[in-house]
Amino acid sequence: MNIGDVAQATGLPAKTIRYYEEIGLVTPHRAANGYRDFSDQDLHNLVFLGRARSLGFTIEECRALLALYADKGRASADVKRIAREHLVQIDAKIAELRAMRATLSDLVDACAGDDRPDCPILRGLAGEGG
Amino acid sequence: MNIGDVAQATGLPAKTIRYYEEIGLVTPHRAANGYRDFSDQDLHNLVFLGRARSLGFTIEECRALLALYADKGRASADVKRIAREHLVQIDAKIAELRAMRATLSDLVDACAGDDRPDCPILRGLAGEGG
DNA sequence: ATAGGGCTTCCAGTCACTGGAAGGTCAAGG
DNA sequence: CCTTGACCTTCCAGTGACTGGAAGCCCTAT
Repeated sequence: MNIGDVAQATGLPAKTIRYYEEIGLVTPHRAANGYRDFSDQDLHNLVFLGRARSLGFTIEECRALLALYADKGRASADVKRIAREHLVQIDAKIAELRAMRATLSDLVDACAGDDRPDCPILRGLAGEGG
Repeated sequence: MNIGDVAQATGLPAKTIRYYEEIGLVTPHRAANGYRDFSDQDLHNLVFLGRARSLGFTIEECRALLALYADKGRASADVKRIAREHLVQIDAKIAELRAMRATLSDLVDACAGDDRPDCPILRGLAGEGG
């Protein structure tokens, strides 16, 4: 398969697939004309990568997961540990965003939003000084 | 004030303050020895920037907010619009993370996490293929 | 022969910093 | 006066994960 077909099949941009090759996540063979030639295995790996990335795993986590995916003698505990650590990161991010949201929402609610200059949002950002 | 004092007072790293000068968010004067010399106004702006950044506003949003902060004839509606747009972004991000969290959490719950290779997490990432 | 689409590589840019090297400045201590 | 150490300066490079674009080769159809 050429890169365009793989991009179509996986939903990943061709640019991204080339990037994944560059950093060693996939290693497609080359045809005589220099074109990348992706095997079914490469395709599976790219689908896997796409899903892992869409769940927010970092590239390095993806690399580790892919190695476990390829290792038929793996312990599922190793996979679960990575996933659980990532869950903790997600929860932290959600908590951070909710805190931002709460503060900002209060400020927005307090602001008249008219043509006058008085603005609780700006006062809040300045630290109640003006 | 020297940059170290300002860093102390604002909680921003000196590197970040220099970066903010480079991109034109603050314009401290220079002392005879070449050191940056921050006014109270600069300090206020940096506090403002620190808070706006901590609420997740982008640098360009911060630039716009800072301009409104400086403009005593502003309309609070302009501030409110920026803040509301940012709230929408935050909500989108939270929704995205919650979706990730839900999917990943299900996979983690389904995984035994023992020394055997069978792993619902990997199966899920591969698309139920193995 | 030419037009088009797809493929290749390489370089640069994104965002908001962050780290580090090389060197100037200043106050205190000997 | 000299040194030490903390501070300051600039400049360059790297982060993560791509993304855009230029220049040029390959293949098929007309």
